[in-house]
Amino acid sequence: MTEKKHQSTFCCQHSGGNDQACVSLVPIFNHLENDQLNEIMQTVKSVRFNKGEFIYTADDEVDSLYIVSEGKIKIFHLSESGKELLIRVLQPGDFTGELALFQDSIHKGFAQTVIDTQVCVIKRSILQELLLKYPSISLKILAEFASRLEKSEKQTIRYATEKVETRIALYLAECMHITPASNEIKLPVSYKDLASYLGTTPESISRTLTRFEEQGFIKKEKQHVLEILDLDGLLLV
Amino acid sequence: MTEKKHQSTFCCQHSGGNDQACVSLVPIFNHLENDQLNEIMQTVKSVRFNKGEFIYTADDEVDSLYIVSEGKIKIFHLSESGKELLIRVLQPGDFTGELALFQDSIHKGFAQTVIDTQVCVIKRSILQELLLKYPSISLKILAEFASRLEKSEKQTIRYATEKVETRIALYLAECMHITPASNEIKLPVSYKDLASYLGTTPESISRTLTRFEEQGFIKKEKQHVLEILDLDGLLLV
DNA sequence: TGTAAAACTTGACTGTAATCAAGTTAATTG
DNA sequence: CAATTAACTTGATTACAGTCAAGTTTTACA
Repeated sequence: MTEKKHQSTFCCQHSGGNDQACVSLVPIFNHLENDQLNEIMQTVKSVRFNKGEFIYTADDEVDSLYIVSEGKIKIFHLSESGKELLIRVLQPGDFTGELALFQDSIHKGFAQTVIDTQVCVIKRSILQELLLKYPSISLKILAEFASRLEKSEKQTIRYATEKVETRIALYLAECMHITPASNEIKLPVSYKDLASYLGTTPESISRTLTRFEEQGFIKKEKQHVLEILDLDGLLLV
Repeated sequence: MTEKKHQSTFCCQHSGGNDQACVSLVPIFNHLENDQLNEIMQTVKSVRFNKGEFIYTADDEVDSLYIVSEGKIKIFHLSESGKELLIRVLQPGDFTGELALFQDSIHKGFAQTVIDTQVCVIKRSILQELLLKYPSISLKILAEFASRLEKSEKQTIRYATEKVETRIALYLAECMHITPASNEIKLPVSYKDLASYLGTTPESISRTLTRFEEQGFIKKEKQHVLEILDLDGLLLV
């Protein structure tokens, strides 16, 4: 059972877990004893979604926590002016729905599968029982929230202060950091979605990556796959 | 004792509380019984900071939760390229330090007083005892984190998708929403800091507000005070 | 209250990146 | 595997907003 550093890394691909294992993949549960895990697994329903299906949409009632056991889900919001913004991409072990469980009980964003996806579903009422029964879960979720908040604020700061070229460079550097073994980066989504995540346009992504390649910082291997040749150079743009 | 909707509203001025009352002002505590509140107040230290002093700076060890009982504190971060970004302004009843308490135990940002400020300090170890003794506090903090996360993501979306003029209009609208009784908005900080919060420059703030005034959306009363004349018009820019 | 400093305003200029458009490549699917 | 669609590339143009500079107003404080 591998410990994950963060939820929604957005960079590299994880190997999928099986239906039963999804609970044990999640940081908020994987500190529990085996028999406690088994007890939780009993209460979990496994559901399959086809590519492009919505798990939930904005304004839906929140009544469940969704854990990805296989596949990929993108979470996006609509801005005040109707533009789409990708918030994160969930991979196996990541989860969603937790925010609204403690807050408004209405979803603010959209969750849509990128490929065929298997999710584990925990009902709100069952989760609340679990929080009472195992208080350590609350602390885990607090840590998870703190981590998410930190990431979100970091992202906010980047949007507000860095230019597009720098944001793209920082994004690539972050991907490298997550898979340090290899210099190869596999983008989890299309340029269109990546542009939406980085607050720019597909054209700008294309131009910038081409420029990075001309400058010898990266090499485009094939669609969605890049090789980082000069990380330090990249971070000095 | 008034209930506050959010931490760090960043828009309107609150009336200050006294030393003893600060604990009861905070959403994470104000659901507790009076004798429980009194117990917590015993453990709290009250500290005074002069204008411009730092409560903490980035890379400081985290060992306390700070609750503002009087005054104003700005929380800002530095971006990768060294630019300053204002994250929020704390007013009486708001608190800071909670994030790192559950996470890295190192501060990522800076907390600096804007005017002379009185804060209540709760030591990390005491807060942790409180969390064990009163589990409902954890749930309150979870809700608080959820709210903060939602706000942060909303702000992120704005930076990423809206132009400066729209961001300023949305900011003003939000201030209106917090003080619906009056059409008057009192900006909590200088244009320089507001620009840092909205990811723009003081010049752009000045120009935009002048344009809004020419268009009849607002009226500049005096420095830091605006009157909103046409909220709907403002939101259609 | 007078002086210095800070905050704000306005103008001119510049650069980044968005938009629009058309063409190319890659992926999907019947 | 061919056909259709989606994704990406490249170019030309535009505009938003940042920067620099100089002047004005307001605030702070000695």
